[in-house]
Amino acid sequence: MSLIAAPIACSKHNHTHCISHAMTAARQLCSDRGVRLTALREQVLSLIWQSHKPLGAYTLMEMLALASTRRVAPPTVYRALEFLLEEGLIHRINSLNAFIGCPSPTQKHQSHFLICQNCSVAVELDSPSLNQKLVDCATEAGFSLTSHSVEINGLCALCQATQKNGPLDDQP
Amino acid sequence: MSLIAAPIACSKHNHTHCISHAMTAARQLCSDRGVRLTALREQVLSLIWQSHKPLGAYTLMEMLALASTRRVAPPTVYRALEFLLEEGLIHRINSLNAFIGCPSPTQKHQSHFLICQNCSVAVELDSPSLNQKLVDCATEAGFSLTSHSVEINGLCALCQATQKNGPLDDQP
DNA sequence: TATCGAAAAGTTATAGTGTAACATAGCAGG
DNA sequence: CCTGCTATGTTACACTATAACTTTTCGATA
Repeated sequence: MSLIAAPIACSKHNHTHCISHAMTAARQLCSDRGVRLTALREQVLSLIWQSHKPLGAYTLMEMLALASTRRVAPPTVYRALEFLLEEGLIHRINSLNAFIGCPSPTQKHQSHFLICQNCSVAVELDSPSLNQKLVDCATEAGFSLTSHSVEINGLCALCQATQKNGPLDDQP
Repeated sequence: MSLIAAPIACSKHNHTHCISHAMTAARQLCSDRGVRLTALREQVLSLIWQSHKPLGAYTLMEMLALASTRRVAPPTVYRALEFLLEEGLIHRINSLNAFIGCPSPTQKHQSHFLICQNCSVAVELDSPSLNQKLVDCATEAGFSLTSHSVEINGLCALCQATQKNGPLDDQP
């Protein structure tokens, strides 16, 4: 058993709290900024927050279709995603073509993630020293920096503990 | 004018050297490993090395089609790319769905890039301290690490110097 | 409150990226 | 030369994303 404190996303936790916190924060943030968190956008955001696993646009589309009776076309979900991305409420995981909720949308930051290859959980990093390192690397090469993404693949603490055939779907 | 030494890729340079060096290294490496750098694979690699800008699979497909008379289907280029990726001769830039030659394929490493938003040049980073930082971040979160990618977007030194309407195609 | 304009969502079609599955060709070792 | 494996050709299709246009919704204002 590891003594390292695993991120919440990788632990058994009351995920209802994650969702409600995210939705409350989102409503507040949009209100403050004077942008509209419409029913659709809110629905997409809450669907993304159903787990700590990145979801693809087409998966979200299916979930939307199931929730409502009418069919849902790609632009519908992509526009909602575009809005949520712009407001920093979600991030895009490039290596997965997938989207995940941002736990701290009020502070502007880049997309830095740890991704578990077994259970798919993605944990957002918030490391000032990593950020600084990236800035330094850019500066050393004479680059001005506008954005960056870090995607680290591995096994989360839980999946390491249960090794091979671990809980692929046991955690949110 | 910047006093920082810009990477070769961002400077005027004799790109023939880059290509020949890369191709020689690739042949040597494949020979050493007992894997086959077939004509097609070599052609794809050399096409990728025509510039320091990442190329998409379909762009490569068109280039292949132009070079030979027969038509070229997606699996042809994707299989060559898969081989080159496995051997570490190229890297994939996830945020661009594109591929770029690796300047140091003999040493195993991850995909870390600076990407110029103006001229598209991608410069590979080789920073032990950045690597260490990423390992540390993973460890702190209880993750075991198997791979990682870093993609930094910004402006290369040359494009900063020439600002807005800089040389979009002036450099290899 | 009726209307009007802008923003959002619906709709249709299509572009761009990537892979599955099977057939053929080419090369290495017996 | 055969035989088996690796590589490539071929067809079809799955997945991801966007363009372009229409309709709806919402809120500000007359």
